[in-house]
Amino acid sequence: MTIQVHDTRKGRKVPFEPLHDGEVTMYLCGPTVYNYAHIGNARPAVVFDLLARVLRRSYKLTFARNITDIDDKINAASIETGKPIDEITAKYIKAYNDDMAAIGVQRPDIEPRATQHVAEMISMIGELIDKGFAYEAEGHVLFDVASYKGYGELSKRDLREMIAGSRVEVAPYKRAAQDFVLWKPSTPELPGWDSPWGRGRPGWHIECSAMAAKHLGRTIDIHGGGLDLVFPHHENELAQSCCAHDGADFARYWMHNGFLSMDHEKMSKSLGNVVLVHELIKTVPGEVIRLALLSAHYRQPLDWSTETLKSAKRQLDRLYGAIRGIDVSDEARANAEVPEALVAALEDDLNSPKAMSEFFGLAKTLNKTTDPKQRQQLAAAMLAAGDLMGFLQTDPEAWFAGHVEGELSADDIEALIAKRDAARAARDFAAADAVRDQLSEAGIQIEDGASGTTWRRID
RNA sequence: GGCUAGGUGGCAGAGUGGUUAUGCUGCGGCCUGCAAAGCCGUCUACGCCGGUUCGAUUCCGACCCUAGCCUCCA
Repeated sequence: MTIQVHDTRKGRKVPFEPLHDGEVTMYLCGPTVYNYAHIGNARPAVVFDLLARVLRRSYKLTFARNITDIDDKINAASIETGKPIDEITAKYIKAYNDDMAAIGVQRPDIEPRATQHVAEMISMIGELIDKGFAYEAEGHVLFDVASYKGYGELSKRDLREMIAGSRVEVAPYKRAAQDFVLWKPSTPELPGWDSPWGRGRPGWHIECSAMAAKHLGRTIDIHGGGLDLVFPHHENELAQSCCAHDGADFARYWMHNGFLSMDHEKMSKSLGNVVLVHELIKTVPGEVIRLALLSAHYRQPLDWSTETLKSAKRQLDRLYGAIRGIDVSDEARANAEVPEALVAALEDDLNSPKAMSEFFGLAKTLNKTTDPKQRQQLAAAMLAAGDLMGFLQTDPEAWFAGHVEGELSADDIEALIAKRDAARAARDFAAADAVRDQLSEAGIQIEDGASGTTWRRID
């Protein structure tokens, strides 16, 4: 089945065909490394990670996710903390990668950093000036929006209306209000690079254009990011790249994930409702966070609440519960086929909720099946599905043992279960129930199965 | 004001011109010493008003409401 993707530029779902047979290039706008990533930042990382996993089934994928390490917010953080910029960016790059790994995000093939591509940016800006799409003014280089006919195509904006509705103060050196900065002067205290226009630093948008061109070529297949990047960031990238590359299409498909809200409110520092992945993973399993982020279709808004996490945890409990106690070899797992319906759901514009419904269908079938061989096959299929989607990566026993240690250790729990078993064997149910109550109070729920008693930590 | 998405059962959340989404929760049952897990059943879902149609939650139009973008932002 052909993969379908929703293209922001066309405004609808279209069949996906890469530029080159069998190969796909994808570029995702990654983090600005001045702070820990919050849960909203994690959404595109998880969504496009899943897309990358799906694409790799059918194509040789080259996936780049940039790191923005030149930015006013980084400069501000440096001044505020008195720490050198390199130290700040190094710290948050590592934290980002660790945090994303904890929620099952695989490393992209390339993680280009802005600071390492200033030469490419300068060169691209020079080309834009030479070709008449950009102009220099008071140490700035600005993109001349009027020179590019297609401007506004991606974000479906009319230039004239934008001028009329502009609420931004127009810098005096700009020819037009919506002209945007490619290069700007830097003060001696701030980072700067020598350029034909004096010592300065690049504007925000040019880095993605330069890095995408360098690592993926002039025309990339998929460009992704959060919905809020459509304008102005992606619109500007598109304009720059297209003009610098003599009209070559910049990205064949534009994909944008929807926003995340917190208890129906916008997440913002002033409201104090910013949830950092770095903090969350201390108490919540990464897979729970991942599933919560994939519980709604990627283009839909997603409301984040304790209920969202609770629901994701229960869903994973169900999946882990189905495969618990079934012995599946690594080989069987690797060779198992992911059910077609599940793959089809993901290939249909990454319909993760539909894919999960297929996942639960597998679990239900497995739970109903008694034949051991069939159970093994179904469990292998579930694990293969989990490997594709980034779930079931933990041993079920470890999963049910809990993410954080409780008051009782596993050995304590096993000892109490043995004690209860002895009481049950003696038909002393009052004593057995007393043990169970004791475990229950410690947050441990027990389950008497055909092959003995198992337990799980309840939160 | 402009642009772009949405409004689905108790909650979350897919989807479809006529047939069970799925998960959680509630209720009834099976299983169990009792539970839990699991299984079976179950709770008159598609914002409002028109139109097209044999038939619309699904297509079209109006209206109401919500969110995002238009300024740094995933």
